[in-house]
Amino acid sequence: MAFGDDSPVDSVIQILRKRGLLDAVTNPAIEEIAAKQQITVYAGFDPSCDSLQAGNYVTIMALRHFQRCGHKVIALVGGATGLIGDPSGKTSERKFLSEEQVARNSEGIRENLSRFLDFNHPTAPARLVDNSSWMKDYSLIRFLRDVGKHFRMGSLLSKESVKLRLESEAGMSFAEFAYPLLQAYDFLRLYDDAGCTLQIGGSDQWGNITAGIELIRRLRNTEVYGLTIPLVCDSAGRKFGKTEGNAVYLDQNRTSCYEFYQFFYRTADADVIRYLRIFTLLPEEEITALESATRTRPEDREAARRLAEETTRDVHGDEGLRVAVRTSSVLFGETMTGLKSDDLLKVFADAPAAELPASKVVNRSVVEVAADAGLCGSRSEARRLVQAGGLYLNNRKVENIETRVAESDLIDGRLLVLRSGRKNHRLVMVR
RNA sequence: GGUGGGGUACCGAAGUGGCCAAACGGGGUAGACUGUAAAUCUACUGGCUCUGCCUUCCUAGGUUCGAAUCCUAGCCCCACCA
Repeated sequence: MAFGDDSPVDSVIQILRKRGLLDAVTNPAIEEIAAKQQITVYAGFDPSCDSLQAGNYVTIMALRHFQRCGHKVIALVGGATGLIGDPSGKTSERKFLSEEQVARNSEGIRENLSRFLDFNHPTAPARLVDNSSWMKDYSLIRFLRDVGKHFRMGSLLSKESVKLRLESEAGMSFAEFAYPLLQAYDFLRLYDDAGCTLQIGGSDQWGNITAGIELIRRLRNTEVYGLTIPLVCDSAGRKFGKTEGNAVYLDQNRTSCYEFYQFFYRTADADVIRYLRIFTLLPEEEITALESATRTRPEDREAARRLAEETTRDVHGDEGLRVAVRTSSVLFGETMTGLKSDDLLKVFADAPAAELPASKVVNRSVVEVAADAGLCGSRSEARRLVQAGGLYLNNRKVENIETRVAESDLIDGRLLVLRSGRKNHRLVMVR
């Protein structure tokens, strides 16, 4: 995949296209350029939270494809821009985060990103930068003279993110309006400092990316490029990366390895092949094989399992994957007999658990225990669950509301596994 | 600042004195069918010590045997005008 040889390998842009990671480019010439020479590409990550989310994974994958094709990649953490907030795609003004919060979040994002990029690559080492390093001491007057002067109101006002907000009741503050200038300046800095000529980002970043391209054209009289990545949605049109309304994070303190694995494992057949192309680096032949496996033996869920394995290993490592797989096999296995509580505790370290005193468990009704352990929001809810036949105690269905937890139900005298439906588990530890 | 409209459960939205713990839709949870998928169908969806009781319809008071519904004050939102 080295440059200069004439081997008929796909260029990075072609790869992105085949993988479903290409939405649009600002100039088709970039395809030719990236095929012929090493370029430097960057993508920015917003520190609005202390962990990246599954949605960001898409952008990370795109960066990796660039690195694998021998290009230099830069991941930028928006430690400065995060203090303002990107208005793109937002229908209302965001609340400012405190400086401490943004600093903390930036640290988390840096840690996340460092897992995915190769900083010791012999010819194309990745770099991680934070735009606060050049923004924090930049005075407003200088910024307006250096950068602001080169932006015309017309083009700023015609940006999608601005139009949307001006039409809405919420309106828009000057701070957010000025956001594209900040991001444009980032691109300029990376162009000057690192020779970066391509910025990639989600499709909502188009306006911010073109702002940078324009700035560089005016100030450096050079054409640089932009590329956007599609917003991934499932087959039902829902935005990818949410489970029960909660975002899936790449940090295991927020989304455990088990939950992460399960999120991908539950991918619908209609989406799984597409996701394999987007979220894994599996070769096309293998994906095609999984596609036919899904068609002929859908009940084996081979493609979904593979997707979950690849992504979990990628994000949480071999150990994380091992824990996730083991936890899953116990939770979805038929029986709990023969298991020791020590094993269970290890496996369940990753599953939701609750700790209750023995007086709150032994001889109490399952309904109360399920509510106290937090599996159900209230006793009424727990009662309804039993009536619907959806509550399980140690993987055995609870048939009667009156059922009480007996001493003998406790595994090793200290552990109880409660389950609601097929997929919601709760480990109860008795103090 | 003026005028008009409005705040109902997780969301949207009906209800304008008792039949209201509050229609309907969405969402959510569970069940059936399955494959931890999708689709479909069914049930549930304020709380509790559960044939009953308690707390809800922006907030605080009031009228009434009885209020989500009427009155008073306040807060908030929206539209148009300035």
